[in-house]
Amino acid sequence: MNPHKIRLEARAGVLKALAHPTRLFLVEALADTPHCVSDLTKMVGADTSTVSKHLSILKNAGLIQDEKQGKQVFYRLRIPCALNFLDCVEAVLREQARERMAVVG
Amino acid sequence: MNPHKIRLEARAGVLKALAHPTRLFLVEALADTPHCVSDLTKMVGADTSTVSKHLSILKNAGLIQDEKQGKQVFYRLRIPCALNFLDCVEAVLREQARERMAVVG
DNA sequence: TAAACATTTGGTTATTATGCCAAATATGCA
DNA sequence: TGCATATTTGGCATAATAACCAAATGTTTA
Repeated sequence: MNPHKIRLEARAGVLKALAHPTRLFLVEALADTPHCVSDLTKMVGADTSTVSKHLSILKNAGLIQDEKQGKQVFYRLRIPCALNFLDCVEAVLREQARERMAVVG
Repeated sequence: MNPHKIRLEARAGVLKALAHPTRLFLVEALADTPHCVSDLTKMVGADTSTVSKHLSILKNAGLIQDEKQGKQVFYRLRIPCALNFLDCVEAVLREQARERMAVVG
């Protein structure tokens, strides 16, 4: 397959991993401190299996990493720049707001 | 609805708009110069309607903007930081590679 | 070993995304 | 006006996601 296309798909894969409200929440939560799955589950307020799967997606994308401690699995953020990242997303949101203003007048 | 949740969904929406290989390609192509839809269609190699819809998604996300010039519509990148953004994605991909190395040993 | 706790995996279902074709909507020009 | 070009929109088939429940796996302790 086209190597350029492979690269695009790899990049898109990383972004896809981030492109979910719960997963963004998890990334932000893990930016401060590592947390175990049950803690994160309480914070998120969804089924444990759901949270576990979201964590798995982030992990496979290379964004977070896990470490087993006894019965628990602690996850931590692996890519600090994923946060700057979100600053840019904020800039986009401001543009969206600007756009809406323009439409209204 | 929870305002925090709304914020997360807005952010996720922007990332979702970027999380597609064709749309990433379009963003990169538009980073250099504005292009019209038919040019982009040639570059992408998909149906015009498909490309048009991808552009529409990027536009709704606030990432690009359009300007009509005669029969053509020119799109341009609206958020320069969307590119830095991709630098971070590259960092993630390097982590993925590191991970694979670790697995192999 | 059995029980209790923590996490992951499998399965099902509902929703959403994607890509193409065909048709509709501009726009410019003969 | 009628035609060609450029783009968008609607519709449809297919594929990918997401959430929950139930069951399986792994770990500690009685």
